Order: sequence, then C-alpha cells, then structure tokens
Amino acid sequence: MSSLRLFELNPEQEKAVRATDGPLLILAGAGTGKTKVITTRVAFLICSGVDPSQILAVTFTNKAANEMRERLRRLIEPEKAKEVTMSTFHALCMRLLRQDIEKLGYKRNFSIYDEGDTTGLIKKIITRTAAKDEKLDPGVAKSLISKAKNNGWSAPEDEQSLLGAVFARYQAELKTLNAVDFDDLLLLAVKLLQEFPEVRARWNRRFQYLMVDEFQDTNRLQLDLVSLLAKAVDAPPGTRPNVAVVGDDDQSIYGWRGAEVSNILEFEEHFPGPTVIKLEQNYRSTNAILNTANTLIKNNPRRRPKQLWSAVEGGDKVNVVMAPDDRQEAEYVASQIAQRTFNEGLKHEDFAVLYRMNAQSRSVEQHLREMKIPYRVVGGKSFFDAREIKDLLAYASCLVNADDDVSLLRIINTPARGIGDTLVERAVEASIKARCSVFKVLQDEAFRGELTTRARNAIDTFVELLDRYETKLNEPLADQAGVLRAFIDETGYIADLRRTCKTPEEGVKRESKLLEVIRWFDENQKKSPDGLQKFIGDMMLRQEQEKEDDKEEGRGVTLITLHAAKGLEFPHVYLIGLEEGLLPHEQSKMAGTVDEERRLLYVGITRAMRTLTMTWCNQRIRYGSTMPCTRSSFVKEFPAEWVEHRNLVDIQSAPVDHSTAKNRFEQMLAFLDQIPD
DNA sequence: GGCGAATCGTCAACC
DNA sequence: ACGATTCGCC
Repeated sequence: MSSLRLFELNPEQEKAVRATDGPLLILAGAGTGKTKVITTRVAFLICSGVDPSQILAVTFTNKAANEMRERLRRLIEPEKAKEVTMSTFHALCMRLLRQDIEKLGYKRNFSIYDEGDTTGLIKKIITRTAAKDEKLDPGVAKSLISKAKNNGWSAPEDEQSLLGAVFARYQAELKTLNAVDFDDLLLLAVKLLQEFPEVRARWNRRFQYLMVDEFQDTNRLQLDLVSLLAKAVDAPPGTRPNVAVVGDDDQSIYGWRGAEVSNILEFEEHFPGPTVIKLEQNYRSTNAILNTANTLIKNNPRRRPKQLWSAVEGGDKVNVVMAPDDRQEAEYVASQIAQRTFNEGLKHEDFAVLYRMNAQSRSVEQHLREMKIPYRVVGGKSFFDAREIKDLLAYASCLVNADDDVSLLRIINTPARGIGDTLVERAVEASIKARCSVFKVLQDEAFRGELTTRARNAIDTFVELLDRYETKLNEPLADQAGVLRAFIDETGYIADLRRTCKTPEEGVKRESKLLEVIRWFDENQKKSPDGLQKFIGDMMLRQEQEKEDDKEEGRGVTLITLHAAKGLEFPHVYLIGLEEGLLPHEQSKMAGTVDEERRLLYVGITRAMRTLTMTWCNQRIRYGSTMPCTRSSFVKEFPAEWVEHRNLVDIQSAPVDHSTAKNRFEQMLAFLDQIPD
C-alpha cells in the first residue's frame, strides 16, 4: 500500500481516496489534483482487493480517458490497469449496444452516423416532407432533435408541425437503415437497461464501482445511465451504490449539449447520503495564473463559491499581447515556442496552443511547420473529415451493413460507374415506397425490370461486387484488412482519387493516408477479432487518436480547442483569439450564454501551470476576407496586478532582452569551446 | 450521364 | 479560403 504514496495527498484528497463505500461527491476546483485523486482512488480500490475489471471510470473525451489510463499505469501493475474500464460515455454505450441492441429491434451490425451523415439525412427528409411554402433549416432541426433526445423525449405521435414530422421520420428512417446517431447511443443504452432488467443486472454485477469525471457536464441521459448502472436492479433496499462523481460548476461548458448543472448541484437527490468532499488547494498553477482565473470567474452569477488557493508564490505575470492580425499572431506564437525551447531548454511537449474554434489552428499549424516545430492537433476536423477517409469508412460500412443507405449512397457512384443521380433518385424513391433499404431495391426484380439495359448492367455489376466482397469478409479467418484493400482496389477508387487531385503530390499524400487507415485496421484486427464493424465504430468515436507512436516522446506542441482541453494541463499555454465575437462567441451573446463563455475562458486559463500568454488581433481573416476585431470584453476583467499588456509591434522592435542575449552568448561560447584550437 | 467551371455558404464547441 | 453544390456543355 505504501507504493501508493497516500502521504503525497492532502487530507481532503486522502479522504476522497479512502471513501470507497457508497455515493461520493467530490467538488474539485481546477487544478486541485482531481485526476490524481481519481486514479489513486482506483489504485486504492484495487489494492484493497477489488477486482480491477469491476471498476468503471467514465470521462467525456478520449483525451481525458487516455490520460487517466496513462497515470493509472504508473501507479499499479500495467496488467491490472488494463483491466479497468476507462471510456467515454459514448464508447461505453456502444459496448452495451453491441451486445444487446437486437433486443431493441436493431441488428447487431448497426452503423453509427456522425454529424455530417446526420445532417445529410435530415436535409433529405426535410426536402421530402416540407410543403412548398414551408422551410426548416437542417442545422436548426438537427440541434432541436438532438436536444429533444437528450431530454429523453421521443418523437411526437401526430405529425402536426413540420419539425415533429421530420423528427418522427428521421427516427423511423434511422431504424430502417439500421443506424444510430450519437444521441441514440446514449438513448438506446438507457432504454436497454430500463426495459431489460436481466441486461441491467448483468452490467450491475460487472461494474461494482463507478467513477464519473466532469460530472457538471452530464446531461439527463447520462445521469440516467449512471443511475441505472450504479443502482443494482435487484439490490435490497438501503443499499448504497458505489458511485463517485467529480466535478466543478465553474467548468460547466457543455450547456449547448444539454448538460445539466443541476445534476451535480442536486446530487444528493439522485444518490442520497453521499460523502461530500471539497478540494480547494490548487497544485497546478502559479498565483498569477490562478488569481487571473479567480478574478474573471467571480463575475459569474449563480456559482457555488469556493476558495481556490495555491502555495506556489507569484510566478511570471500573465501576458496579454495585441497583434496586428491573425497571421502575425500565429507567427508570434510559433516563434516564441521556437525561442523558448532553445533558450530555456523547454520541450515542445511543454507547450499548448488553445483556441475557441478548430479553424484557428490552421495559421498556427502553418507557422509551426515552417519553423520545423513538431505539433499535433487534437480532435477537430483534420483527419477524419477528409473525403477519402469518409469514403473508405462508407465502403467499409456497406460491407458490414449494406442496408446503411447513407454510406451506400455516398459510394454508389464514387468512382463513377454509371449509376447517376436520376437512377439513384429512382432507387431512393422506390425504397421509401417499399419501406426498405436502397440496397434491397437494387436487388428487386420489379425495380430492375423498369430500367434500361445499360442502367441494369451498371447496378448488377455494383451489387455483384458488394455481394462478393461481403461474402469474402465473412469467411472464417478472413484477412479483413486485405479484403477491404482489395475491395477499394477493384472499385478503382484509388485511381479515381489520384485523378481528381489537383497535383500528383496531393494524390500521393491522400492515397497514403487511406492506406495508413487500412494499416491501422490491420493492426487493430490482430489485437481484437471483433473485426471491421468495431473498427468503424472506433473511428466514428475517434477512439484511435492515441496511436502507438504517439505515446513516445516527441509528440510536439499540442494544438487544441478550449473545450477539448478541459481536464488537461500544460506547463506553458498560449491562448489565442481573445476577441469580442470569438471569445465570447457571437452566437453565445445572442443566445444569452456569455457566462458559459466566461467559464470556457476560465477553463483555458486554468490549464496553464507555469506561464500563460493570451493574444488578440486587430483584424482577422474570416470567410476569406479581412475583418476588423476588437479585444474581448473579458480582458478588462483581469486583475491589473497580475497581468501585463503588450503590443506585438513594440515587442518586435524592442532590443533582445538581457537573459535571451546572455543565453545566446553562452551558447556561442559553448559552441566555440567544441572547436579545437 | 459525366465533367469542368462558376457560384455558394460556411467557422462554435464534443462524442 | 475552401469544400460543396449547381450549371452548362460534351
């Protein structure tokens, strides 16, 4: 037990670790050692004799789950750490559904639709459903449907309103397609546990100890899921569920996704008689950073007051830098990182660049590349939204579930094989009429009979191709990655990809990207026999972010959105784009949710351990043209005594500061020393 | 039906 | 600035 080093914990942290029985609520401010407490608590449970496979830890992002797993590995034997289930809510639900979704009327080989697939489907349903004078924005419809699902509402029986009709049809169509969206993963998992006590009892037995991180961000479905898992269906009355939740109302930043802060504020009502522990000592940041964050967040009404304090004295002042435009902002950040790694002996891994929207990473990436600084972009649309990757996944999805219309339609004429828009249109129409999938229509004699010979031939060739590879895939001991590669090859997809690229170099790049994904699958397949279906699911949930080679050192500067950065920490942080309309975002000002934007900035600031630099621009390129910008209104809320405001133009014209000059001089001397006289 | 060119609309965040 | 969509021509 001494190897756990409980003596490294403060009294409150230790209390939290030792509170292993019954409900536990840990109110943990930013940087109060929350992850340390969770991981140590898991380790403590295991050392106390709990079977590691009976422990479930749920987080919100894959990044946080991986981080936790990594830290646990350092505390206990890796084999035991591996047995603990650490996953995001969505990945957990997928696991539940893979086993028992048939009970809910879906087939085991169901597909998962991402944002793009979902919007596309809703768009189609709207055009089909809406009368001439009616219009409904697909994006609006999608978010309303999503909100409804997360509140546990089902589609209305009557189809009075257009929205209601679209909702109902969307849900019905997903089921026909044997597909689920991200919300369904939660919704259906909850339904499964509610309606099938024997399934619930099985998972109750499996997970005796639950921990939920970032509990302030759970929505109603997620709370339901936690309750269903934690409260054993057959538990005698008076049993206290072993559920530990950790959270901080100041870091609630997922209101737009239906998060209910009340889940944490009213925890006692869901899990009576909990042990409640407050963690208030911050170990992460300097006082300059902490005071800046505290002063800012005090401006929020309706928050649980807390006294975050740090034993670390002072530290460098927080920098706020004004840049002429976004290009120079990015260049400044990149050159600072280059200089500081050189002068101060810092590692690239010590730095993170945080921003409000994914689009902001581009300019920073560009300058980091130019300066040959390694970096990695976390999340965002970088890799998986590339056309070739989505096409590949669509091809794979069709092999697994040919009734998945969205995937089928994506690739039915990619590359062009003579099944054009009008033909596809007719097939879709027939599929709606017959209430079956498009693939079934393509095989239907009545449908095929009405076609020209040429059209029929094109369809027959396609159906035969898909059939043949589906059979190959399902052969026992099939090399599934090989089958997929051969399939893509025979369709002529790669040749088509190359052809449609502007430059040959681009073609080579995209092709190797495609082949790399197939190679991941190949490796993945060797580790688990679950095959293609699981791999597609993991890809949809972005589970593979942590590749083997990423774990080694040298992964470089982290580029990450403020949302994705929650739960992480970095020695040196650059927080860019502190402009009115961007942070706080324009949309949030209109929606009246500026408080949440303030919490978002609070989250960003509290990621920094040693130094923090925030930047804003006078102008920025948006939608391809230059727009003037003004400083974020949050900046004036910072405490003057801990923050230094500077102008990038002044910094650049100033002489090199003393320590930098001294450093460079010493490096020169060291270099000269190496040269023999 | 297929293909290049012009035009359009997007950039809020995550799984 | 870029990808998606529409348009006009073969």
